[in-house]
Amino acid sequence: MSDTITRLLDAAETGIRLRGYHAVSFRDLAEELGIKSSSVHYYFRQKEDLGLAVVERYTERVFAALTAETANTETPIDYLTAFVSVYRHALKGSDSICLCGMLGAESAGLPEKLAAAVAAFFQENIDRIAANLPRTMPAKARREKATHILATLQGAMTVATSLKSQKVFDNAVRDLLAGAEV
Amino acid sequence: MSDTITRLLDAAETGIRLRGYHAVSFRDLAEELGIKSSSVHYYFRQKEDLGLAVVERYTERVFAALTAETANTETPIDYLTAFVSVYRHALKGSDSICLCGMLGAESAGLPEKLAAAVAAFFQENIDRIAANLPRTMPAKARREKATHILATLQGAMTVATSLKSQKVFDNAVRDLLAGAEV
DNA sequence: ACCTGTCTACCTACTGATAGATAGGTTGCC
DNA sequence: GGCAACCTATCTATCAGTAGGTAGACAGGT
Repeated sequence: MSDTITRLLDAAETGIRLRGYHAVSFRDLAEELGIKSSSVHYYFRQKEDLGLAVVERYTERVFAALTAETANTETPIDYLTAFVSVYRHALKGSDSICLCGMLGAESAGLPEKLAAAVAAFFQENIDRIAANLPRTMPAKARREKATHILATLQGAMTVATSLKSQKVFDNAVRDLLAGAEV
Repeated sequence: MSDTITRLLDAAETGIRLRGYHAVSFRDLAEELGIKSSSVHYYFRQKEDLGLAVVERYTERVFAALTAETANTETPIDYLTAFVSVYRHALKGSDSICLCGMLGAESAGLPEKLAAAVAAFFQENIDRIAANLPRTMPAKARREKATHILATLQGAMTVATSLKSQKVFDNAVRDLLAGAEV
């Protein structure tokens, strides 16, 4: 992948995660890279194409990290701890929320395909968590707990960013895991 | 308060909760009300003033509902159940997330005062929840649990909206309350 | 001769914001 | 009572700036 595309995706992802989809413009991205906005259109015909590419790359990266980080876990609680640490690193490394946390909030105002990609990201998260909860739990309870866990992670990133304290995220997650010793 | 101001605040709140601050324009609001955008500026000189007024009214409304709904609760679990039901009604009644859930996500791209008002909303939520957790819990544990609860509510609204299913909210919250029988 | 990546130049639509006019209501004074 | 002064809520017209997007030229490499 060309260097310009990578830098474009990086700049777009950062902008969306910090300020939202509608606050990111081709002109700003181009300026950040030292090119003209028409050159951005050379790589991404429409803004929607850029958004889709950002979500796609992000989704692959997060699920790869999730797979790697949870690979050697044995108990459900180990799995959850590893799962959560991927999100914690995402927050601490970028000082911004999950890309899909932002786009999920904005989803009523996004192109349909983009909103669908974000929904798929959430669903896959829930499915992965549920699949790693104890087999002794009924399927319905697993689904509920998995949804609860994803919701807490996403909400904790938002609240922590607003309150400008990563401790807020840690506090929420500590209690989440304390109660999840299933 | 003049009828036009109320309608303006209503339209702005709906727009922000659905699509975000930057996707709401004076022209769109004016058109919705059947007036000109310059008339919107008559009531709110700057967009920031409108945003601040929307957050202020929302904050008062939510805390009033929270106070009323939790007034006759006796146990912590009753309090939490009542607390959560206020958010559930907000979601079901509007098909959109919490105003501050949206603005909190966008906060890095908002005028400072607006971001501060949103942060204050979150902090007050956490404080109210923590104050109603069992006195037998250490203060630190109460703070953590309160943060966890607010994070779950906010995240559950976002994920439920993205997945277009209010059941997602109910699932997350059911497990939250099941684990919170303190 | 073609392809890649960039540019200049431009378009239309929309953004938040301002100035100044106007019509209608209210107040206060002679 | 009548009139001047003021206030409220809206309008028209306009601004500079920015949005996403397009057409066509051009330089350099294959």
